[in-house]
Amino acid sequence: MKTAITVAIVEDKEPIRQSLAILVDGAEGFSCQATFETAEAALDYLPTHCVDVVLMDIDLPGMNGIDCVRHLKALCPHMQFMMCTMYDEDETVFDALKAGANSYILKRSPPHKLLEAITELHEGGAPMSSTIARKIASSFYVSPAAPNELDILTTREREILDRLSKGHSHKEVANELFVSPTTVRKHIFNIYQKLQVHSKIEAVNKYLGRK
Amino acid sequence: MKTAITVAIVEDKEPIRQSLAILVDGAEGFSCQATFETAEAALDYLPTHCVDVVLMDIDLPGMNGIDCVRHLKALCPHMQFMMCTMYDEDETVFDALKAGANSYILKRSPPHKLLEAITELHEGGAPMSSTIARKIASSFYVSPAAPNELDILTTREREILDRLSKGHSHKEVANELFVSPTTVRKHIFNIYQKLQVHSKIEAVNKYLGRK
DNA sequence: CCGACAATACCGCATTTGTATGATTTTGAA
DNA sequence: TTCAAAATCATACAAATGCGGTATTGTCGG
Repeated sequence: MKTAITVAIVEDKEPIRQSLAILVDGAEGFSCQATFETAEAALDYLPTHCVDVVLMDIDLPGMNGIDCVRHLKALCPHMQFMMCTMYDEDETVFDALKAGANSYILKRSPPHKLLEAITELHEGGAPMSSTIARKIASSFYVSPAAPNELDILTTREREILDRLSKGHSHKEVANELFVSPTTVRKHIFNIYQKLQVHSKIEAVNKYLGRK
Repeated sequence: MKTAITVAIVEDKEPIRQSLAILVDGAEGFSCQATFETAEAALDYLPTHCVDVVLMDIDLPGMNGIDCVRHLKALCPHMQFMMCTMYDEDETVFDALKAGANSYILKRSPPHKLLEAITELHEGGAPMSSTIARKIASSFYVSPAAPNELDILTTREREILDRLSKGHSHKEVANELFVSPTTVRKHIFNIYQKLQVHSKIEAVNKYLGRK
């Protein structure tokens, strides 16, 4: 039998904390090592007492769960943090991820889902409740309602601009695209003509839509 | 019984396309409406023939799957796109999300996981393979160890970087700041050292907070 | 079939830029 | 006030870049 996944719980509400602890401890392959009512208590104990996964409520008295994760993640980068909360507001979700949360699960998730998520988290995944995952994925989407100055560029030209924008030199782009450096230079020259610019930075600025 | 989830598949490799179609069509509650070998074929058909979910390979001959999603998502915002591919490289993943992909699954996922994912996607989730999810979640994390790389720059250095970011050359910046071009170059060189970069574009990207 | 255009490639030149070394003056905080 | 950092300037060289011209090939629409 494999070693159980060790878990800590940070949750101020007594009944929820208790039932989470019982759920985790009662399940095969999981072991609840500690529970805390406050962020401060967790910050005090956890840095010196390693666990695999921390279930973190957000709405805590005193320091909130997000700031708690920020501090703990800095001290124990290997520890996995699962936000476990009622809210699914945008700001909260993204703030949590920025702070170092690895997972974000809504409390209304059924118990077996929670255990599944803990396992997935421990195995290197980043389990998210579906509405949360959708929010995150959507945050990357850039509407194609962009200015069409770039439409006059050919596919190849856009490809080259894209690489230039990542800071690659002529030569590097040439190697990446398996063409000669002179070809790349020619393309770049054509791009400058079309965009009416005279340097890489100006071209990249137009390409990325910065003004 | 509920209406089946309608699915389209875009995949150039015959055996994979076939087995995906059979898997989807054979399962209760799913219906494979169409399959395409190329992005172009999908772009031609799908805008006028609604489906719920599109399974999209990335590595296609001609137009790639990401650009295909970009076009289709603009035409059919309600359609859900699941990237279904071998690769889990950073750039590919994020480009796909920017293009409008709602889900990203590695081909090595077991069949039942794929069907689960389609259902979850259709119900408003954003199913991701675990390594992908981790990448995405991590991309938000801002390490407190390096709060802001730009903090180590002096006022003058920031001033110069700001003008560089507008596309000005060394000489232009020198004139604007009433100093000699060599001074500007010295500053720029110092900036490169501090930011650990070797070109204007890379420096500007860091300055403007791109990756 | 033809013409337009994209992509490829080369040559050459002037300028800009990246890197290095060294030095002087200003400024700000200890 | 004293010291360190910041800002200034110079010289030099190699590499990258911007700009001009020319040419071949392939594709696509008319």
